[in-house]
Amino acid sequence: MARTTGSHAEQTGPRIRAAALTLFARHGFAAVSMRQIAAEVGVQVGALYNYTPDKQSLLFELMRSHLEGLLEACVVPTNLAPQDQLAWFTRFHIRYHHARPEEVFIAYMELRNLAPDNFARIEALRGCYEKKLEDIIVSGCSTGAFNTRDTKIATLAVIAMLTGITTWFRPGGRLSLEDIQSQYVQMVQRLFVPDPRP
Amino acid sequence: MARTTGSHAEQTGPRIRAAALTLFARHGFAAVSMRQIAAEVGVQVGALYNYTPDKQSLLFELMRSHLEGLLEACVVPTNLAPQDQLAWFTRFHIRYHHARPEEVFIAYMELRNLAPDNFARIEALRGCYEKKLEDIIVSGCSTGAFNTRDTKIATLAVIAMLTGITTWFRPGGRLSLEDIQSQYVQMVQRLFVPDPRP
DNA sequence: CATTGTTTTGAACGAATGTTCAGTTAATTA
DNA sequence: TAATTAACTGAACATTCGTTCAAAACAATG
Repeated sequence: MARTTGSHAEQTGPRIRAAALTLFARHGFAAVSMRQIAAEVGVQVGALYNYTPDKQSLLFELMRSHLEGLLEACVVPTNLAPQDQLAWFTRFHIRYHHARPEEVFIAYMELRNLAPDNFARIEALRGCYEKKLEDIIVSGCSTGAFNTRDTKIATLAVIAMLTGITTWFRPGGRLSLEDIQSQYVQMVQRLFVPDPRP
Repeated sequence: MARTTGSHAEQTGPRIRAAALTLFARHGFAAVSMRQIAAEVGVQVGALYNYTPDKQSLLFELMRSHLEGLLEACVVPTNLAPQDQLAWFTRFHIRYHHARPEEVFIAYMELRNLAPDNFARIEALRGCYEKKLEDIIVSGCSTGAFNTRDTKIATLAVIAMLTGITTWFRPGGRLSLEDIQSQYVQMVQRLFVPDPRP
């Protein structure tokens, strides 16, 4: 036997990436074999190599497309005041990441398994995303709406805080996604409120 | 050849754990072979099995000892006011984790590779640590010193924010460890300051 | 229906994996 | 010094790994 009924490249390609996404997220890149991915798709190992030059590229492509989608979707409304831009970013981040738990997990956990060139490209994309938040913070500081000692650290603190949500949030839990968004908006905004002068 | 000059169990055991720690942190559990660990120690593969029943136990032991050390060291001074307890915890967390980057990295990245029983034990230990912080937050809320919508979420937000430091902080950088501690103390405390009523 | 081009199979490659163990050597004890 | 114990070697085990490729089977075209 060889080519099976109803085989199409347009279907197999995405299905391979979907299977890799799920398996990498669940077990980790290094712990997943090409044969497991093929089995998930319902295909033999060799067929995978019509769609990716190697395993490493499969991982890189998943990360790249996730981060480029993130950057494309994250268009900060510059007409808003800094406080509202910050609230918008917070809500955007939580919603976007919550809808893609597997992509997020991989993008933050499998950096080690990228070849140096690929690593640099992914880091650059992540840097672009962080810059969008930092720009909001910087502009808030320049108008006096925000107060913080170091905008770079504040940026990283906010990102870490928001990204941490994906490690514990499960749908159907105690709190709705809206509850979480509004509480995080409050917490993030508080980070930049000047201390009261007694 | 067999037993080499100067071979002692008291030395080899710790050296194996140290090598595993470094290699797991650098390349990930699944990507490191027992032969690599043995080579790092300067020993043959078989010798490792005098010190660990298998590779999985090696990982578990690293995580367990890290978290138990963390719990043992984290004794919150209950005589302080909640604000000061929170500041103490923030400084403690940053300092303790900064001194052990490899342990921290493994404890947060390799949970997937734990067998179910081991995973449950590690999660329980981590829960104990988070509880120490939550107790501070709860006590602050009960005295009115703190304000927050949900203590559980606030706890996880603070932990995520603090733990995120290890992903970017490198010694010799722009900021000293003391700078970082004091800025994070400020940010964490701000998280619990009630919003101004106009 | 015959031909062409695409997609998949199935088997194979060498290398690497975790683990076991009989045998060998160094250190310790008597 | 001789006997015993502890530590390690070196080789082997059966699997599994990522990757390659000729051959086979299907879909599309004329």
